Amino acid sequence: MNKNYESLKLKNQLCFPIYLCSKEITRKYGKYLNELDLTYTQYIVMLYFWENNSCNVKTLGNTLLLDSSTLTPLLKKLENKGYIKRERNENDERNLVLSLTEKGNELKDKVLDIPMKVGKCVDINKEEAEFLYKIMYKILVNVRKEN
Amino acid sequence: MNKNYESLKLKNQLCFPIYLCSKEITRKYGKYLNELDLTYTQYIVMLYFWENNSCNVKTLGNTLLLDSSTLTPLLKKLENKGYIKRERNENDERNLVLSLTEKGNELKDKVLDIPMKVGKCVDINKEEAEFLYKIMYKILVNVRKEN
DNA sequence: TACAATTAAATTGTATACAAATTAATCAAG
DNA sequence: CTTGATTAATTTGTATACAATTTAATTGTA
Repeated sequence: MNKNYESLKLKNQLCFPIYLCSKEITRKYGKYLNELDLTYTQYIVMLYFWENNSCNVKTLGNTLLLDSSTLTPLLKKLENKGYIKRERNENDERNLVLSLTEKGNELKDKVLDIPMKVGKCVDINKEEAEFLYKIMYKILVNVRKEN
Repeated sequence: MNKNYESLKLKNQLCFPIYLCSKEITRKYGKYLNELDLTYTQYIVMLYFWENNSCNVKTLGNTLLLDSSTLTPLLKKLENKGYIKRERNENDERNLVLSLTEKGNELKDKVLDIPMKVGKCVDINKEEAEFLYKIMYKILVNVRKEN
């Protein structure tokens, strides 16, 4: 009647190293971003704006998988720092039109070397990175399926 | 004088899918753990106690890479739920002796099928899982190096 | 055209996370 | 033996995260 608790051992939890890695990489980014008064999540949001000039909260949230309750205060902070504008859509006042400011656009140059710096810390080779990228997106798709 | 902003595109950020994966897997765990009134982090802490009968806050934090300021309130919650005991070490009152209760030990049986359920959602094969595990720990070691 | 249903943000409540400062206990050099 | 340094945990402050609820605007339909 002995149960097998092997599946509960920390070393057998795939989720655990992913959780640790995410935290540690985020922390590493945080150290570089700190002097720019940016957090990791704020940085990710800025990455979005540097690729897409404008969006609403819902679209942004769908891309970054973040809830409006997380984004609303974060976007207000980015607005306070002068990096983005928050305006109501005139045609549909439910929507916020989020857009990059000139200052926000200039910030791009200041973070330009950070991905490389963090990449050096992570220090994996091209094949590893490609595999990791693929498998991560596979997991993402699978986990987000309804079941 | 055109700068190359390729490195700032979201699709070129390896950190981003790791960050997403971690969040989504945590969320999936949360759904299963919810009915046991456990959060993902509380679950990870309980995994530790099911393998190690007793520890102090520092040792636990070193293993889970969590700060004492995160653990202190979390451990109080687990104590309130009756899963662990928090007592001062008599020999050195700076240390907390954290230990599993009978109720905490019984909880083990209730979570036994959850890793399998989440594993089914994640849905990757053995080779992928093994590679992923290895690369994650490699990154962890690298990122945590001083530099 | 009223009005129920839907939609987008914002709000509320709870739980991490982590840096920095604080507190209390122990250690160690003189 | 004393006191400055060290150590372990706690507290404080700020910033996510997300579920659930609320608010306000728009849409669809009888």
